[in-house]
Amino acid sequence: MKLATWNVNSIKVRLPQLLGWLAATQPDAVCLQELKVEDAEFPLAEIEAAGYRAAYSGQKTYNGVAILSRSAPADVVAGIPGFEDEHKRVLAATVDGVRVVCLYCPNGQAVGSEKYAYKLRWFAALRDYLSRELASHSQVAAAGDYNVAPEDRDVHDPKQWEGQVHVSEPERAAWRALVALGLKDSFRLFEQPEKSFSWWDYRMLGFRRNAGLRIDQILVSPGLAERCSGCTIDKAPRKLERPSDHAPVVATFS
DNA sequence: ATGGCTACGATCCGTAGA
Repeated sequence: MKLATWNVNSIKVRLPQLLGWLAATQPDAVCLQELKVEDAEFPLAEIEAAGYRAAYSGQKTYNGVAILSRSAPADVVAGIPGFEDEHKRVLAATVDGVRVVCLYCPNGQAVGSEKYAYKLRWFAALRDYLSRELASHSQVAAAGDYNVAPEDRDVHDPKQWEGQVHVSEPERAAWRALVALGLKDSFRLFEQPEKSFSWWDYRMLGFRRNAGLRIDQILVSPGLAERCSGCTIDKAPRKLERPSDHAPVVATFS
């Protein structure tokens, strides 16, 4: 099984790239973030024509998440049950026996801001939710844009980023609280090139300078980690004209 | 020099992202 996550930054703009990437990569399931469309505008016909089913939870302008899959998604749940949130950031579905949780974690804007406080509250609710999912499913993949670079090696310039949003200690502690549940960062189960990132700023020639962050991750339960045979970042779509600022992350399972 | 891009929904600038 091949599972991917990709923050497409507008599915409307990125649809041709998404369809080309699906055909080239042939994933069994894909978590998408930042759709930026209401459900009525979701390009379901094009996705289905490409051979995928889709579950989605969208909104106008901001956020929005989807799970595409070759086989039918079951037990679809949108949002974090019990956590009131207007933002469409979370979608879960069971695909081929794997509980797939698609995540678009809050950005946080700036340390100390209202959005930062929301980000930390949101992560606490996510931890409780994933704890429940792990209790009821042995095969869990929580894949998405976490908006946290967990370690300094996930940051192109740790000095420049020190203390900033995405790397601040409370955010990293919130991320590690997920790992403390037993989840594993699939990317770090394997030898990886140095300076591997999944997001690069559109400005300042970020991609060309490899000035990026590794903020997109696929966290897996112990049972799924045993089956994990690889995890890579696919930089090819980031090189196209009019790319998303994020690259897809792809994990494979036996 | 602290911005520099992109998407969106509103107009010809503001909000948000990371």
